[in-house]
Amino acid sequence: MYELIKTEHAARRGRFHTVHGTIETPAFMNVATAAAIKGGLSAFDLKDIKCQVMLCNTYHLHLRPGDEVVRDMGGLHKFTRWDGPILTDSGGFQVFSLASLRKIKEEGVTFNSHIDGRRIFMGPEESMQIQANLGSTIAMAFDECVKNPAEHAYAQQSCARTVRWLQRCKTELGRLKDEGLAVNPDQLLFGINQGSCFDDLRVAHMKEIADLDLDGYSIGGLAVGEPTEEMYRVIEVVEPHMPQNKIRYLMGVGTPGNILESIARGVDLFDCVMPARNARHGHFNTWQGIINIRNAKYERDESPISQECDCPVCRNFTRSYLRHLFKADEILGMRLGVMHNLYFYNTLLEKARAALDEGRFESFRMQYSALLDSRI
RNA sequence: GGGAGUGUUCCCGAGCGGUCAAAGGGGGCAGACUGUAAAUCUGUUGCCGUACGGCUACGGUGGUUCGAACCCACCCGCUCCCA
Repeated sequence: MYELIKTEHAARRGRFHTVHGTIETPAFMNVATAAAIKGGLSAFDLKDIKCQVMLCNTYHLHLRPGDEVVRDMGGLHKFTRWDGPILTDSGGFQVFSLASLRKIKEEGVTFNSHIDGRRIFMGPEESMQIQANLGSTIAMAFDECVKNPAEHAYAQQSCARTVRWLQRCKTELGRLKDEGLAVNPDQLLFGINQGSCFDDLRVAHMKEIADLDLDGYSIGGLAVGEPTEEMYRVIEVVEPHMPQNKIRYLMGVGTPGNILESIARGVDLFDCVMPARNARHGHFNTWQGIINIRNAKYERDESPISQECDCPVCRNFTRSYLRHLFKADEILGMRLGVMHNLYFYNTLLEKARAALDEGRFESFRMQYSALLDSRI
């Protein structure tokens, strides 16, 4: 259940209550695609980096180890030892990103496994069955993330199908819960807005799915190559049609600046692979902008990654040491980098919440939006 | 003592008369990454100049040739084999 506490213009400060705990929003979800944060963080580490929600992926876990294995092991919470909220993505994005050899039909999508190449079929029912087996706190609807740029006619027909798929997701998850087949009997379902960059499709689609009275609503299909300004415009167009009393999730976004700008436009929830991936590649967030720890200038730098950061990494290690770990290909470098970047993101959202609480989010946004995305 | 090899740009290593500032790795330097097929991918790496180009380079010194990293002679250094 979403509780709206306070607003500042379009920006919202809220709480999302779930059986696995309350999420203070706006919030950032830490991506653990295959039930592990890449770079070597476990559920125990997540406590140290202020993580509120973990995100796992239906498609990946279906392939490996298999959702039935996870179910038999007691669900994702027991499996990973993370007891907080978990959101599972539906596999819709993989249909989009694993572009080769896919076939989209009314029933669902057939595509090839990226692991062994075998044909996989996934439709709304399959996605719900898998997510019910995983036992996540929140299941995402099975959608099609249309590639960018898209033809209006194609996006329109895709939207119509995504609505039908959403209805089927709702029906199927209801059935699974009613029949006691869901590991988490309180599993929630979020719908996903699509419509590419076409305002009319975005609005019409949002209105249609809002009627289904789901537990939350996402904006999908953004940050897939369109200009950032275009992304912001689409959010502004859709936002007025999103239910006020439901949580809003912008899927796959983004940079610190993207997040602050999207909060200002009414978004509550985010997830992105960037902080972890950038960290694995030696790009670290600081309160002055982004640094590439591999750069020669850090060879003898005694300062922490970010001066104002109090994460376990910044409290203990120098840039010089981190640079060495990266140059020497020590996995510790990645682990520490990922810890820092995720702590940074979780702290960024924490600061944003504090700013909202105190009615100074606008100045907070102005101070950091461009700065944090800049490169040093 | 006799014989057979070998010496290339930061390193390893290709090259066997012109199209060679020299393949390919590694290393170095820098860049990309937005619901993760991603510990991945890209660029660059003799000096000077924006560029045309110029200069210095393939152990050393001479030589053959219009032209040499490549051919010849000697010298130096390594490696291996036989005594």
